[in-house]
Amino acid sequence: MFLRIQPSSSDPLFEQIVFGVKRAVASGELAAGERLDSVRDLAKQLAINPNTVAKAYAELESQGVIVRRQGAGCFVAERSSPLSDRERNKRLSQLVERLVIEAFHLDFSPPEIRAAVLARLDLHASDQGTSP
Amino acid sequence: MFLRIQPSSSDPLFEQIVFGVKRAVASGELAAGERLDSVRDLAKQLAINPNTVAKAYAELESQGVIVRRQGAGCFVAERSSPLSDRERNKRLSQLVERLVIEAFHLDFSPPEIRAAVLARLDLHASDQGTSP
Amino acid sequence: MFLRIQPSSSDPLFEQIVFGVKRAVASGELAAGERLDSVRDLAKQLAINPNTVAKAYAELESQGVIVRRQGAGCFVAERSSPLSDRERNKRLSQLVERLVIEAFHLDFSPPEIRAAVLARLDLHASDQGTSP
Amino acid sequence: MFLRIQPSSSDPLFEQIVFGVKRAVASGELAAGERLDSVRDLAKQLAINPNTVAKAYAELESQGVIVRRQGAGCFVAERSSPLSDRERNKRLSQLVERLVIEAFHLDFSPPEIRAAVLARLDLHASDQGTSP
DNA sequence: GTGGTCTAGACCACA
DNA sequence: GTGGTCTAGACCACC
Repeated sequence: MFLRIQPSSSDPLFEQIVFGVKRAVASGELAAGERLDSVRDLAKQLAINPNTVAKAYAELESQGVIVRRQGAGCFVAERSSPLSDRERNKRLSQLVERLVIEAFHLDFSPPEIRAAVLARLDLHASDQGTSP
Repeated sequence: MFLRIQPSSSDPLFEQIVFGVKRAVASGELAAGERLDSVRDLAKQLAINPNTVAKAYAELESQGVIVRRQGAGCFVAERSSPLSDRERNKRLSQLVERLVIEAFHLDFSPPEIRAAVLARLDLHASDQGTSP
Repeated sequence: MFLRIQPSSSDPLFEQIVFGVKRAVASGELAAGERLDSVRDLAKQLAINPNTVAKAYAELESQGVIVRRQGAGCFVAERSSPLSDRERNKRLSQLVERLVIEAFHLDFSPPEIRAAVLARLDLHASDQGTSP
Repeated sequence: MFLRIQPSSSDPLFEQIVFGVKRAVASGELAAGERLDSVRDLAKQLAINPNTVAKAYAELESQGVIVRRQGAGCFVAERSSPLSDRERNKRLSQLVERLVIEAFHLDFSPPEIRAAVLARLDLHASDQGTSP
């Protein structure tokens, strides 16, 4: 399992693990049903405390990203979001809001923000509607 | 100055203030040069400790969003990020990456994500996806 | 970690700590990746309130000098200013301007100022002035 | 008297005035014996409180930059530093130390720092001794 | 153990 | 009046 932890980051270790796994799942690197490294193994690989890995896995389970099967280990869940559409849309709005506002304060224009998102999504920006 | 704080949120109070001010500045609700509520006033309005507001304002100043002047008050700064283009692009990428991955785990498809972003930016998608 | 604080100085305690750490890093006394004294330890050593040390460390992190990691401690960051060249040059100019003007009012001549700077940088002036 | 005050700066107004006058004196714009604008006039020009200008002038007088003559106004002093050589050298060292350390954290190399100082002093850098 | 947040209250400096 | 510093002490989150 490919997970890079940056000790130079001030993000908590367990959050880096959570996000790393979510990224791997989103990119297809980890497929649904696939088994994750055991808590013990991953802790050894990353040279960190097993409790930290366990906390990350617990968080991933509570988010519906992985499922734990007693004695068998942790597996990537089939579908992740157990939330209502209302809650999902609310969270998406918050994520977008956060992106837009922080990008504004980095002096990026709306078209630049749009371009960055489309590039990441492997879609193509049309130049129409580039008003602001 | 309109700011709503949720004491129940897991987000620290001072971060809620920081983000609230950044949102107000990004939306134009607070214009460059405009004066913010004083530390004491805002603390009174929100029914929290003045030190917490002061911490939020200090953070906003270190991010270049406002300037604080002893005896005068706090004012919205003129916009212009002091960061290098390399750093700005790096941070934008991280923001986009975060959005895309979290949205994926909320079971949103790339077109849905794109639509949500474009809607927030008041731009129009050439190939309209499901709107949030 | 060697840090001397002058409670009698008009400089705030937390700024003295900030500058002391920056000096230690610049001199190589503290190497990149090295761990700083904990907030509580340093506060005990200096006989000041832990909050004051915490404030200094927060300032150092916002300046990119150190990183703070919950539960782990504070570490000297890898060097690399995130600022644009324009901003870096602007700040350098201001620092030099300040030096030159203050030194002038201390009745030092330009050659004397030059000599003092070169001596500090361990370089040698081609046309040696009066050394400080 | 040419003094530009930046309300966008977080430096106290009175310090901006102090530094502005010292800069004007250092550059020769204000010659020794020359009369400064009255407290009242300068306050009107800058559209600030006379108390603030008075505080700046008091600071300049205590530093030996200007002298007040009762009823006649304030004049640029003949020579500024009433300090002992020991104190003068100590202060110069501190100024240089500050420059070098802050410049280091802006990722400037010693030769770059030297070049910036020499350029400001209208001296010429020889390329010998450019080791670090 | 580490750092992080928040409160409460005193006192100082600037305009 | 404004913001800035410092103290004291409680409680939480991370490792």
